[in-house]
This record gives sequence, C-alpha cells and structure tokens, in this order.
Amino acid sequence: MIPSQMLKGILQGSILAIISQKETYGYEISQALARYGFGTISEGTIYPLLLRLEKGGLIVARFLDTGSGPKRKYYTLTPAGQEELTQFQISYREMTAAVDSLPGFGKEESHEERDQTAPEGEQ
Amino acid sequence: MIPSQMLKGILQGSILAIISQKETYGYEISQALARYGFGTISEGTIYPLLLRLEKGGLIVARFLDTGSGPKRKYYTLTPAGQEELTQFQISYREMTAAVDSLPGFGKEESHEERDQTAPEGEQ
DNA sequence: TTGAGTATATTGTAATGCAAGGTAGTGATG
DNA sequence: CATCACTACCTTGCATTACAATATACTCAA
Repeated sequence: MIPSQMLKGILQGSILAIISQKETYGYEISQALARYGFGTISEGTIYPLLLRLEKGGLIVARFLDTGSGPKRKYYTLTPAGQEELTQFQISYREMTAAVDSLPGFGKEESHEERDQTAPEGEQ
Repeated sequence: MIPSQMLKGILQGSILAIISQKETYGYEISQALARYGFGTISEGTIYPLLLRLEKGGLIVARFLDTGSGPKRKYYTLTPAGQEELTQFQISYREMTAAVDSLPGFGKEESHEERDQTAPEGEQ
C-alpha cells in the first residue's frame, strides 16, 4: 500500500494524466487508479480533488445521462490542465531522479565525494 | 523545483537513506539533499523532521564538539529506522511503478483494455 | 423491501513542508 | 570594535491535501 503522504502531489498529476487520455468521470477514475496499481483510492479523496481541479480551471465538466443509473459528470482537460500535466511530468522526473540517486536505491550515479571527516567517538 | 506536496512522504525516507550511509547532522543533510538534486530544502523543514524521527525512535543523536563553530547533533539509524527505510524503498517502488504505468509516462505496460464506450455528444 | 452497485458531494481530522523568527558561536572585513 | 557572513540548531503557525465518515439518489435483483 502506498502511504497517503507519498500520494500528495502525485495523485493530482496522475488524475490529469488519466483524464487526458479520454473524457471520463470520478467513479471510473477510481477504478482506473486501482488498475494502474495505486490501490483503492477513497472517494473522499477523488471527488474533492476533482472539484479542486475544476475550480482551478484545469478541467471542465459536463453531465451526461447514462440511460441507467445516476448521471455522470464527465471531465476534460483545459489548456491550463494540459500545461499542468506537462509540468507535473517534469517535476516527477526531477523528483525520481533525486531519490534514485540516493544511496541504496540501486541507481547510484556520481556522488562519490564521500568525505573522510568521520567523527571519532567523543562525548 | 520539486513542489512541496510531492516531497511529502519522500523527504523522510530520503533523509533516513542519507543517515544510513554515515553518521551525520542536520546542516550536512541539507547540503546532501541539495547535492542529490532535491533543491534547497528549508531548515524549517529539516529540523522538525529530524526531531520527529528522533521522538519516533527511528534515529538517535549525540552531540559532538567541532573545535570551531557550534556543536553538531549527529544522528544514527536505529533498527526501527532501518526497517522504516526498507519499507520506504518498497513503497517508493510501488508508487513509481504505478505512476510510470500511466499513459504518457513513456513506460506503458499492459493496460490495453481501453473500453469503447466513448460518450457521444449530449446534454 | 432489502440490499448491492453506481455515482456524486460535504465535513472534519491528521500529517507535513516551509516561511518566518529566534539563539549562538566563529572568523573576516572595514 | 562593529558589522557581516557562515555555521548550526530550534520553534511557531499556516496552507495543503489524503481520507474516513456521512449523506444523497438512482437502478436492478432477490
């Protein structure tokens, strides 16, 4: 399970990426996230996030009848949303590059300036 | 610049990884983070985090004189900290696997069940 | 009529990055 | 000697956000 704190800032961009693929709605997004390996993301997380994105002008919505069941609120990216998605991808790569360069993450590169001023026992 | 929300849950594990390499202190950690590509992480972020980790029993500290300048508080991982670091690495890989499988991240695998129930214009 | 599944929304809580502020020691510059 | 820069630590308060809990409402099957 991915801890909630690790999801902060990741979920928003991930949902933008999902919406960018095809017009979709909250319930379907939650299923897509589970399918992509994010685990079960609470609806109490997804709907407020979608409202935030809508208020922020990153996505726009329209209600569509389904013939059966409640109406669905379909979302589409705005140009600002597209831009935000691109920025997210850049930031994400920057973040993973930093973490992956950390010792013990199997992707060490450079950074061999291990200084020898190791502290001696003292009190 | 990595957005602050994206750092949540990442910073703690990253700092544990840095401490696991060698006994070190707050100021040096902030420089190491910058060197690894995290950008300038505020001291208002690092010191509270170190105190949290110490109170949580993940790290232990001892003060050492430096001969010149203020005393340094050197930190070491506890067994619980080691375990937490291992768990962080697992969660991190799980998270990046999910994000990387998202459309538009250059690492698409499987997930070709794109259903054809595309909504037709309606109102 | 009871339940499960689909679908959206709101309220309140907890976690955490960080700006802003403070303390203190050392050494160089004027 | 006064000032500044750098090292090094710490605290307070704010903003953001994932999520549990809760609510509404429609459809369909048992």
